[in-house]
Amino acid sequence: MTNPGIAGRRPPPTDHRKGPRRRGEELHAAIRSAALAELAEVGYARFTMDAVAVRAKASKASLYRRWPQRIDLIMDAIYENLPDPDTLPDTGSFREDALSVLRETGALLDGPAGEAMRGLLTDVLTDKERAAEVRERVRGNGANVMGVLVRRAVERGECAPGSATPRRLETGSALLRYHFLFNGAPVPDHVIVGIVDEVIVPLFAAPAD
Amino acid sequence: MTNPGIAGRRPPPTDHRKGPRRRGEELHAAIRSAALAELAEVGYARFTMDAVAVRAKASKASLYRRWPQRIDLIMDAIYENLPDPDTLPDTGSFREDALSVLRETGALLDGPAGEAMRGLLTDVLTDKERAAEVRERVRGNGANVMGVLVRRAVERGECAPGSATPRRLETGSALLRYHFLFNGAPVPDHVIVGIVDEVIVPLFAAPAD
DNA sequence: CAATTAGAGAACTCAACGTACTCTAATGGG
DNA sequence: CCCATTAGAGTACGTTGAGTTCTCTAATTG
Repeated sequence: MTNPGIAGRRPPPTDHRKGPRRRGEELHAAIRSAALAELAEVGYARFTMDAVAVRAKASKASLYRRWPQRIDLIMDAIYENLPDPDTLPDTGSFREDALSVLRETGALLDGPAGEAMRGLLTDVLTDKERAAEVRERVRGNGANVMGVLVRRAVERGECAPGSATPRRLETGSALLRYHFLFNGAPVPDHVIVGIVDEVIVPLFAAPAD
Repeated sequence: MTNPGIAGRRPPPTDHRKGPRRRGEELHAAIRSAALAELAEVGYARFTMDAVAVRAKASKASLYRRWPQRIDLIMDAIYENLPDPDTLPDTGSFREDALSVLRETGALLDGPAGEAMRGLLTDVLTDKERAAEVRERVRGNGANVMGVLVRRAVERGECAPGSATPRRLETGSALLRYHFLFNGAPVPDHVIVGIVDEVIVPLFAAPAD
């Protein structure tokens, strides 16, 4: 009622940003969580910073204070969501280990991480520095994991000694990604079983030359 | 000099679209060629209709008269640029055939077709109808080609009868695409040689179960 | 308490997709 | 040849979303 002469440049008497605000890590986590939910819901191509800000009930400026670009927020949300790469199956059977790993990766690809992979291919991996960061952050890549499984299987006599060549170690992962990228998620279980039984198991039973 | 009272709504006395114009198929081809060049130069993500129009010295409206959306122009340019899928190598050696096919595909991926594949993965293959069109237009896919090579090799006794399972037939193509998409072009020749010698040749020498 | 920081909401600029419009170069038919 | 029609070149426009700037003021700290 008594507001004399403070007209200012824009007199919005209705909006004054009242209300409780989150700060620091609490807000950081809320935004990241909203980003993951948005990615899962609309996919990579249709993911927008505006929508995430609305979902997180945050200001877009708060998003950009933490993440310089759209892709940064997406990748950060995904890194936070990756499973621990140190928990590998050890069933005593090479086939069962390989099946378990590929099924787990297939399930992962059937969520926001799979969507982010599509973005990786167009917006990230074509940039040298970002590609290097991704390779460092995503340590649980297929070839390393398969290397551990094969080493154990060689000791058990299930796989041929010296069968763990670079191209072979990549094969399971490459086939799974191929199916996901070109045919969509979820990768059917009969395909995963086929990859293991028709390709992986016989491939590592054969010596390399 | 004598132009009385025809002021019209916009009197631009300097621009009147003078000059020779192309029509029909000649213009169609010029636009498609410009699209291919632009894709090769700037990649999928940074490809713009404006740039293609400028490169083709055409009007954007002429582009949209023929191709409803950006992705339509990109895909049409790529289809036109695909090699004839009916020309397969037949060297008498399975290894040489496989090497030849993978090297040829690798070279193709090292051009605009590779860039378009990235776009496929984010903007096309997530759409059911467009995905079906792509599958029909790109008939020379890896598994079919490998199937022909393996059938011949089985007859020559180089590959095991019954070794041509679906997952195996996809393997070469999947590994090549994996390397292209995740590590960029060109796929080094030593990788291609490794795919053939470490994976493909032993894999098809082994019976399936 | 006062000063500082940073969060919420709004407004803004720009690029690019896609659309509409004007002027007029080609083409085809009578 | 002339006229009507088509479509091509260039421009302007609306919309969307990335990214930026600004204002107000809720939190935090000393």
